[in-house]
Amino acid sequence: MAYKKTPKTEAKKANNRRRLLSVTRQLVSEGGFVNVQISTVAQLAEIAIGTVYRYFPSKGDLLAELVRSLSEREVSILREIAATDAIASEKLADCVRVFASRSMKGRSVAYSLIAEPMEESVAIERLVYRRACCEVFEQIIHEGIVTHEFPDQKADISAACIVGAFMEVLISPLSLPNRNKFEDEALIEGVVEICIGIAKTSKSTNEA
Amino acid sequence: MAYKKTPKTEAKKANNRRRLLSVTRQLVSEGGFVNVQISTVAQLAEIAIGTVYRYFPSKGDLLAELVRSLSEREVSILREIAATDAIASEKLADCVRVFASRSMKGRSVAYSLIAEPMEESVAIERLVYRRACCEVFEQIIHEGIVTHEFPDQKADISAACIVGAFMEVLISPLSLPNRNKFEDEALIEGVVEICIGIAKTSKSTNEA
Amino acid sequence: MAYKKTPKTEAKKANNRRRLLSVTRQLVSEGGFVNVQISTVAQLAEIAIGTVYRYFPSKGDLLAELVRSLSEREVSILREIAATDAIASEKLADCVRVFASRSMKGRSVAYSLIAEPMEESVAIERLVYRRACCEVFEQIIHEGIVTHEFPDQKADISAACIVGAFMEVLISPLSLPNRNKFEDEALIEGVVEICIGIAKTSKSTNEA
Amino acid sequence: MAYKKTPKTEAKKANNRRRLLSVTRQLVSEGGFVNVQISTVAQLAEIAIGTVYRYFPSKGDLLAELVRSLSEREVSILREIAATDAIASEKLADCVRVFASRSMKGRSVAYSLIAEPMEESVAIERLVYRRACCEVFEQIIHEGIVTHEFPDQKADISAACIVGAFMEVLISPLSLPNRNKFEDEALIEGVVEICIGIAKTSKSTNEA
DNA sequence: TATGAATGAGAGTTCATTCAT
DNA sequence: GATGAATGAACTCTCATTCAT
Repeated sequence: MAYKKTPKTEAKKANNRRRLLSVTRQLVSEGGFVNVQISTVAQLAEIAIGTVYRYFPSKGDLLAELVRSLSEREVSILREIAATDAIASEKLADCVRVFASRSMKGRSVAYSLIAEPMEESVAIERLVYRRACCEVFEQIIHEGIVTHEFPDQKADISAACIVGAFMEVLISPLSLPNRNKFEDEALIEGVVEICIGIAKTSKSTNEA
Repeated sequence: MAYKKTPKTEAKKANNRRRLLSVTRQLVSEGGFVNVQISTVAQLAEIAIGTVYRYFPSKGDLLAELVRSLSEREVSILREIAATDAIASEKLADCVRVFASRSMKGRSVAYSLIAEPMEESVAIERLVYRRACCEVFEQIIHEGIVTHEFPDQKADISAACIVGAFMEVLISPLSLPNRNKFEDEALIEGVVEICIGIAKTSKSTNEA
Repeated sequence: MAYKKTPKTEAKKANNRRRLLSVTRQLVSEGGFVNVQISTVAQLAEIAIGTVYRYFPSKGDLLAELVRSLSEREVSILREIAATDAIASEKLADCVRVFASRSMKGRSVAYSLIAEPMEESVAIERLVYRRACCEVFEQIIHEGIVTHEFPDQKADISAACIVGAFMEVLISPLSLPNRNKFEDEALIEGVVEICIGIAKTSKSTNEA
Repeated sequence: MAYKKTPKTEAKKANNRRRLLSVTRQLVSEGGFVNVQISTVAQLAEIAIGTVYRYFPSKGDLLAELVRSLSEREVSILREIAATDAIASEKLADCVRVFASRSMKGRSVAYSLIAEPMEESVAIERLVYRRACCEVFEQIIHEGIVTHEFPDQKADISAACIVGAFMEVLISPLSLPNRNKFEDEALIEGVVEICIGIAKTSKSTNEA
């Protein structure tokens, strides 16, 4: 009657699980979800292939669990900020600030989560696409600045935010449930308002 | 010098090329880039497998070309609007409106381009993540509305726009070239301003 | 000499062994021998995987032992009947009756033993095959009934028995040891006689 | 415009198909359906693994097609005999004779079809089982011969036929559709009659 | 002696790419 | 130039067996 459960065994199991997720995260960040192969995961985690399946019943489960665990951490940080006593606009600013700087400093893998890396040539074209969209808006904003319709501002950042704002709404759960034409139009008009607001109220960062 | 390049031949070739891209687009919109197999493309385009390689040296090239051609069309529509005589804010509104409604009505494949369909469980977790992020901001906005810090507004739409705005900036080419810490911070502060602006200036759609 | 073989220990061991065989039988009857996995057996028997190997040195041994124990029970029932004082034809009838009804009522696993469940498509084709064979014989018997060569009878049952009879002889141990051509022919002629006998002497069950 | 379809190409394809089925049959006859692995099939047929899937969409389809093609040949031979002008009992005898001798001479793989070879130890036990069953019946028949209840006969063959007859009816499609208790009993009694008939009317082959 | 986590060979299947026709 | 059959590396997943505890 051996095989105690609590002491070293459980620790090893937890450690294995952690290593598997960690290694998977690494692979995702290098080449996207397509870059994850069970055999590679096993090798990097120094675990047999079959063992991977003791922890995650399928590749899909492994990936889903990864996304879940990563996003939970990020979201919990946002929630903590939201729970403070600060005034709303301060909280909002903090949330954006923390989220963005964590991503940029690579302390989170949020980047992989929101921007699935893919086959390189496709990824490049996708960036070209977004860049082109941004440029159109940037130009419009520049025009508006000249005509004093919009205040002076970092047009590139404003443009990117505009593109991001409306694209998000397109993907967002908001747009998923089956809606009717009327709701669609209301949604679009809401986004239009916000995008114009972005252009109209952005200050030059220098002034800030 | 055999003069084989008859107009007829050229027309046929152009037609084949168009069909290949069209069929590929269909497959992408059904199941993402992973859903594209050369054999299926060939079959649907009624072209031999080997012939596909006369038009595109590899699968990657086919996909890249697809993204390029699709995005060119979308961007050219935006450019046309940008080239009109309207004032900047009208142009901006039109751009957003056209882009969004084209996506929603499925007249463009922009959706596939920005939101690569993927393994279901992962996709679900990703949506959960974005939704959770949106909810945090939604709650903050609600708070701000109560304290009259922010005007009354559709908090869900504002929240989605905020999330979209800053996430876009993270993925955007703006943030990709190797920048220094100083620029990063400036960028983040710019986005923070804009996000607060969204919350502070959004009107209730009803009022609009 | 440690005296570990207490009655209690022995009883537990016997009980484990019984449970293992019982669980295995269940699995075989559900999906054939292919459906038996050591891990499942262990789980269902509430015994550790490794422990299974204390009782049966390999999976093959477990299965072999199962077949042995099951068939021993069935055969012993037949032997009991054979040992009674009844006249031969009564014993024979009882044997058939008991065997068949036990199988049909699922009280024995004889069915699994004689008809290994397998991949569905193959199993279907096999049944189609046997059915086609039976139909040929059924038709011949019908012809014979019309010409008064054979008595009126349930031609479908007779046909199935004929097919079963000669197929059995083909598989049967009778035909396994290396025999010569002469013996083969004698064997076949013996079966032919019996099959004709079946057709010639079967009564309509109604008359029985 | 090349790649003519009719001449050599089609011949090669047909040949590949034939080779695949032939090789599979070989493997089945050596170790049963379990013994068939696509990689082995491909290797023996001197064809790439992937090519196998051009001919058969899955392993199951390959096996099913094998059973189908083999059984069609056997059944068609039976049907030819059934279509002759001979009297019913002659046809019946011919059918049995041909079927049995083809099997025994290995000219057909009927053997593999009706007796799925399996893991050796299990197969052995199965044979032991059938042999034990046969022996019980053999003994009963001997008794009957002594008491002049049954005529003198090759008791071993009769016993095998009896076992085969009733086992067949158990597996046979006759017994598959959901029947009620009443029909079950009628079926069993029909088989009982036939089995007794076998014992009562079999002659010694010597006399034949 | 019992335990069950770990192992890893091996199975079925897919698909981008090649090349004889 | 066009064709599509052939290729085979690569992938996910299974499971009998082992062995440290």
